[in-house]
Amino acid sequence: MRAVKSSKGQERGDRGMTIQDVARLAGVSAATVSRVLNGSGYVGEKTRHKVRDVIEATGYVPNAAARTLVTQRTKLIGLVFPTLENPVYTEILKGANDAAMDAGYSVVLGIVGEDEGASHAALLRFAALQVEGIIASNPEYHRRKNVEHLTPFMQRNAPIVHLGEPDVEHSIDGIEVNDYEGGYEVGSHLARLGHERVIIIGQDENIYVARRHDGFRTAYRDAGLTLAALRVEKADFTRAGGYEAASRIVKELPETTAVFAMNDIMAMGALEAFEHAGKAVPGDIAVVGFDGIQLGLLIRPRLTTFVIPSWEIGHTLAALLIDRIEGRYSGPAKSVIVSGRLAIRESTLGTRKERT
Amino acid sequence: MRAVKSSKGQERGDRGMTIQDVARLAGVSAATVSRVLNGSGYVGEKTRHKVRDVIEATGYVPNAAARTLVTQRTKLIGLVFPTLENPVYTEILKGANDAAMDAGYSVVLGIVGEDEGASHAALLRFAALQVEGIIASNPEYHRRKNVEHLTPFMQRNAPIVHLGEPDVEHSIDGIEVNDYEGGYEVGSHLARLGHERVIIIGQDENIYVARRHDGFRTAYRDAGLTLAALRVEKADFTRAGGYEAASRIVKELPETTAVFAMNDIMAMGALEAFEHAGKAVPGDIAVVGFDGIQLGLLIRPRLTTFVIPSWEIGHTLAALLIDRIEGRYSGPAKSVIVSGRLAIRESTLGTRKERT
DNA sequence: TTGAAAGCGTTACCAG
DNA sequence: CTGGTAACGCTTTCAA
Repeated sequence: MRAVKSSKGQERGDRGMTIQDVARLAGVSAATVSRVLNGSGYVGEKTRHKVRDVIEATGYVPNAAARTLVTQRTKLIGLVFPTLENPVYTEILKGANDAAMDAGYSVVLGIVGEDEGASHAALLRFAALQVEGIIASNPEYHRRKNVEHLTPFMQRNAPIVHLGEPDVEHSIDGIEVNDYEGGYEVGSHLARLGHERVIIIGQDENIYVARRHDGFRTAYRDAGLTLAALRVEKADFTRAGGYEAASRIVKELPETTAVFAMNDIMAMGALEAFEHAGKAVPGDIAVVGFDGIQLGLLIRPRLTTFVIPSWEIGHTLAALLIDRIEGRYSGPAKSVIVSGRLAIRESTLGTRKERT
Repeated sequence: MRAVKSSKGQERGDRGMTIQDVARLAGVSAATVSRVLNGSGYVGEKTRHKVRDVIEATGYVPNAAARTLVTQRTKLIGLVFPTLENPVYTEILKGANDAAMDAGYSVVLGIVGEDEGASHAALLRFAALQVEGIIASNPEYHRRKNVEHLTPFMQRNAPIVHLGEPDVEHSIDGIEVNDYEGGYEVGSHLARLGHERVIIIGQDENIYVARRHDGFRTAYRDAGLTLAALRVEKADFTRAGGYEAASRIVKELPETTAVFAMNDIMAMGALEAFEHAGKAVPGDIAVVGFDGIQLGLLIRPRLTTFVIPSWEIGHTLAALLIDRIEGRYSGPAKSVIVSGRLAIRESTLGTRKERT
């Protein structure tokens, strides 16, 4: 009934070859070809070989769209990140991509900036593409806004994992670094060094910033040291943000002896600002970062920072997601907390060998 | 005939809602819904509104797989990169993604390392997904191997653009930096400084390395200076590769006064090696990089480097591809050559203010 | 201006 | 062990 034989054979316009073509060439039915393709059902040795040969010879590749339509599967994962400016995101992305590819999934990119519209558009697109799950890391999320955007689009209620806290209500698994621990480690280090006036560069509203803040204070308490001053200097989570915050500190709070930036790139910005201001690090002021990007080892002084396992985080993110997609887990929202470790380097210790 | 009404209404198991559901809810036919969805054909004012309302209310999102099956379009672009380790790739990726998203396309990731198998798998996957085009940057390609892998998979002969040289035979557009110019600029800079023993860190077989080499030599000739020595020290294009090469140089060719690394991360590695060996940069030896990643401004000494417009390169890559996809261009392989500019910084000039 | 129906390439069920 | 056929959700003639 279908004019399937109308074409001469291998070629149908500029469309690729179909399972029908393969079937015809192998002298079997499409159903059979499908079986050898998917290794499902019984297929005779000889038939299987014949089909395999034709596939090999023609370079036939099954059409994912058609397959999706019937199986409802795409093996696609959507990734929503605000930016790749911060290398830590690149590392996480890499981890996620590695895990995904190993499991036969592909990652579709959604780098959306801080723009609500772009994020919305990406999510819509993902929904249309029938991605089977979403990896999200949206700063907005922390402000409790974007979950609402996230869920409605997942019509086949595709699972979501979040780089950050889990969301029990919506069964969104979360994986995050142990922020309290991080703050604590940094705190005891700085306490040990006797710093009494320190400033956190970041944003207090962030739940994880708050937790680091917490750990930090506790470390001081445990160390029996009192902080003459501890405040949060608000800044964008970018290098420029760190630079500006540090500049303000130089001007307005010159008695500060240490700053704790909430990520490494802000710390780098701060380092620059101090350099420009003629402040020696760590001589005049100590600097600590968070994340442990490679970069911290290349600059001088090397950056003391709380190193998080970024690749593993990305890998876990994808692994958790795929566990849900493939039904290996379907319980309540999981919360994975990974540990980091403090890397003590010159920006707080300062052999200052290069300075004399 | 189809038991489409069997479900109660909005919900059909965990499948999303379909165009049929919308049609039924709006009291029109699927065809009409399709028309308002795509703005094709005539639709009455009232009808259009009714349909729009239902779509809005239900949050219906059309199924891309089904649409693809009939339109043969996916608005998907496959991206094959060897790594994201080098920040320059991240910047290019960002440029490509931005251009793609603006044009309504999504990028599917294929970070494949140096592994032939992974690359092959990614390409197969892309073919299955019916990506409409491919952005490739495969080192293998330079060795004239992978084009063969690339083309057969593109059954609908999806266009390919290459980060590197074009391929006239296969109509693969190429965009690359003006390597000759880069080499020349670096050459004249180093010549002006009077360096007569310099080593290129990289690989001579690379066509672009060869071109930089060329430009470099010419610059010296034009400057009327003779090089007492110029050779290429083989190295992996990684930080470790740069480190090792530089270490070898320190040991075996201590009279060298300048090195020209073929990318910034190798230059960083070299910087580290020299630091460990107690060689002052630029006092004992000058270092020049290539790419102009941000990082070069954060380290001390700041890295002199040939800055390429990475974001723009990525953007152009995607733009060229989309031009072909949408039929705005279908001529022979284009070759886009972009210029860079030499950023002269402390690793060659050396105020050396931090050293005394 | 709208609807009916065919068809896109695949899988899955049911006979045989 | 194999083939026929319906169905997946959508777009696109073709009629009305």
